[in-house]
Amino acid sequence: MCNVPGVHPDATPPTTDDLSRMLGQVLGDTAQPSVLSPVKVQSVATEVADRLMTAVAIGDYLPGERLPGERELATILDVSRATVREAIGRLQAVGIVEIKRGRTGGAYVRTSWTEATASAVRRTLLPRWPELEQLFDLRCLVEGLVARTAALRRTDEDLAAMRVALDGYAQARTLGQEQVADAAFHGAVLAATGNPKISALSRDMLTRVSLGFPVEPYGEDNREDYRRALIEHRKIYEAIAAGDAEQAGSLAEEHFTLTSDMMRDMLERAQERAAR
Amino acid sequence: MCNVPGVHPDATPPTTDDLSRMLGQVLGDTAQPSVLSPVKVQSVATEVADRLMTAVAIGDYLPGERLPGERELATILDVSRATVREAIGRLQAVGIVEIKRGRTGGAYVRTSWTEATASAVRRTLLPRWPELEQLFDLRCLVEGLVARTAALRRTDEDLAAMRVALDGYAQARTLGQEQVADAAFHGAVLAATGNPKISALSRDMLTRVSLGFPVEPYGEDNREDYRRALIEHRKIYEAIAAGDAEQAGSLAEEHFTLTSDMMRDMLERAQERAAR
DNA sequence: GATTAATGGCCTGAGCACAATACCTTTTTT
DNA sequence: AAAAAAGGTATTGTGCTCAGGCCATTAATC
Repeated sequence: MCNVPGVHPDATPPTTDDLSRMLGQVLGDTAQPSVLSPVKVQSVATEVADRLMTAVAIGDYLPGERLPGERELATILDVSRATVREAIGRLQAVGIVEIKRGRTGGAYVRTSWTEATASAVRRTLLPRWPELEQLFDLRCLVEGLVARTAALRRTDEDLAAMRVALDGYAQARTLGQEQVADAAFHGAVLAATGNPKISALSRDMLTRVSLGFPVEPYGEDNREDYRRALIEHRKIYEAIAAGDAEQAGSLAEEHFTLTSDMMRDMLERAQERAAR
Repeated sequence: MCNVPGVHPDATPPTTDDLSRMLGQVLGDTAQPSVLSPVKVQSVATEVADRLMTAVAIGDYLPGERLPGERELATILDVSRATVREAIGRLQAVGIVEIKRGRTGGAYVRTSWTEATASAVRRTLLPRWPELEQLFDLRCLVEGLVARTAALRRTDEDLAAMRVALDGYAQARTLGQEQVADAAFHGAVLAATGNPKISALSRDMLTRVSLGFPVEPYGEDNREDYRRALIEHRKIYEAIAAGDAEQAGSLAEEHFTLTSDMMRDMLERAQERAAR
């Protein structure tokens, strides 16, 4: 189940009937309207960095694999090579990739975390933790919605795709294969919603939650998480196949709590290292 | 109920057991990873224009009211006055506001639509209609999720705020009062989710759906829509108060279909005008 | 071992969006 | 008539982005 993030700010019970005043409280019109907060648009470099981080996080590029070259990425993303370089530089700075030069050079996804990554976690995540809790919660809710919608709209072809992904999961022998199968299952569920915008929302949530750290899916060394994920995926599949939206939604919400828990563990480990 | 937007693209039933090939299909890895599509970031002016349009759409500034001055907006949004001017210029171009000069000058929200607005609708909305259908669908789903979550998490204070908004709705005599009460109710439901990020998502959906046209909430001349909305709001409130997440979600999904229907009507009218 | 190819690293110049600032024009208020 | 407050306009500087070329490094190839 998703965890409610914040506490309710105040809550003196309503004792007056002054309607407009309470409407004002509800709307929050004492200050400026909520949409009129300071504007800050993302730079192209930031956007590219976010996308590359997401690509790594969702397993498009597995540990040890090489990202496309700078010139190729510039063509694909339709940006200049300088911008791609800046984005890759950020990935390198937080330890997501390491750069090799020469003929077979490029940005290679790191297999394990470095001290640079751990300190980046401390610097980046700690101040934003309350916000992250809200994002985790929202992600659980959104993924629950995805599963619920998929249960209502899935076709037989969608179910077939999910079964294929589950088979791949069961047969997977390497971490890479498991990661691919995991992404395949989630992709199949998203496709079953019949609405590409939902997929975009789900991906956006992942981007904002992962912050580029390869925490998804599941830990690096223990396969226990993967077994648990397989079991949960099977249950979710059965609920979707049965058209049981409620069951599918509840299971998915619970399933994605895994990510949240892992992030908490990771942060605690990072704090412990910092204390030493 | 939400309308499923697209048709499923292909769907030849799966006849092969070639696992990796089907996984590839599911992942879509024949082309580049989905996150690596061309990048396009929006300008500051566009962001400001979107926000102002949203502010008008959600009733922060009612018809006849004046937006903050250019210098004030520049301070609030932390952008230059030139950028604010460009954004306001766009609102003027599509007929959302009209500009007055002199001491009491400023950008005033127009009371009714102009021909400029209608043609802007034709130019802007028609090419994007398929995408809009998907966004309408997603908005229904998101608002359903909001209501469902609110039903599970609401406090007594949240319920009190909703009741106040409903009372305001019933007592409203002008369109402006109805609009305020409408926004207040939605705001109270959002607050009841206990997660500010959900509010942000809901607002974002509104921004993308409304495209800045003051189509929300409901038509300009007939109060029938408002009566229907009040009845539906009452039902939603009762479901939330009862903690019936399913009922609340279904009702909210249905409720927000209203916006979608109105957009369709509006577009048809715009097309009729264009044909004359 | 020399050559070649593919890659990242680096630099320059141009273009553009934006910010900051000053000043002008219009309209209302005093 | 003067002052005040608002929008309208013009100028200048800065930072981001792009395009292109060249260099340094490494591995594959001859």
